[in-house]
Amino acid sequence: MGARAISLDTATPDQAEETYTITELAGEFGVTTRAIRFYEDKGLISPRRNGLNRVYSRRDRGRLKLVLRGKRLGFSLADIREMLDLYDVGDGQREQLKLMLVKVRERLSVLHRQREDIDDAIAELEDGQRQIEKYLKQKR
Amino acid sequence: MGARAISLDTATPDQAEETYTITELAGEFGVTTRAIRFYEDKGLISPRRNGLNRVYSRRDRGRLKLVLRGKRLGFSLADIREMLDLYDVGDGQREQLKLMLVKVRERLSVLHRQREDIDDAIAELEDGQRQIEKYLKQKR
DNA sequence: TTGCTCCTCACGTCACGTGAGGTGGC
DNA sequence: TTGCTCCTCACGTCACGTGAGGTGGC
Repeated sequence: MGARAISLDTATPDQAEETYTITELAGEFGVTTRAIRFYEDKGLISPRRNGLNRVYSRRDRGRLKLVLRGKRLGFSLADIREMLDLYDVGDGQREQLKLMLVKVRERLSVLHRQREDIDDAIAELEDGQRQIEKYLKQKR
Repeated sequence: MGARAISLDTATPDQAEETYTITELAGEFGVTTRAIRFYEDKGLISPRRNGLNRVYSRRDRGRLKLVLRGKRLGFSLADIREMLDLYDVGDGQREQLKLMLVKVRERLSVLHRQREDIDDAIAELEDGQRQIEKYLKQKR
């Protein structure tokens, strides 16, 4: 459920912000806690601490979501970090968006190439499959 | 050109077998010598030695070719090693071929899945690309 | 005391890349 | 002596997996 904030370091008596534990996030997004800690190690997420324990805010959760989306699209964690950083600034954004456009296009060209390689591999493997089947049927 | 065989350890005075240096093979197949040594470390190729230097036979060259083909198809070096080993026996081949068929089918299903993932990623990235372009055009 | 959740090292995996430092034979 | 080819460690990379060993609070 809700985590308890240390009143000493939050001067504002606002509504308690919604927080998550590492296990909750791991469960929600289907990744291991080890992976989430690894992203932190790489500077992608920086949750607050309650003693040793990590406390994730909505913003941290959003960043994690973006990290996983970036990974699905095949970006390296270094790329993702760069893009998250420029996502944050919101200033001088035009240049940053142009850089992002470059990255997106690079990724697209890699993906198109990979698609061709996979199609070639599939064709070769299906051919091999047919040959093995034929050989197994014929022999003995 | 041709390497010199040590006459002491080849009892047969046959035609000198054709051999290759590691650099020749690396050049021919477009891989690094480090990679070829790595495959040896993993037990995929076992060239003879002339002192410290590696001497590759036609058979070694053939195995390297199969290794690289396996890699192109996306098999792990462990898989490739297994398949090379059964390629060698030639006996009890029927069962071995069945195992190979299983591996090929597994690989095919992985590849089909990867194809879908890549198609999804391409669609998502192209969409993102359009949005960034639109935003860049419109703003200022 | 037991059980659960969370933590910090730190080594292992996979397929090499990349020096560092050295040898043999033209 | 210089240059070239080949060699052996051995650490680095990338994205984590997998123990080992320990803590806090119900």
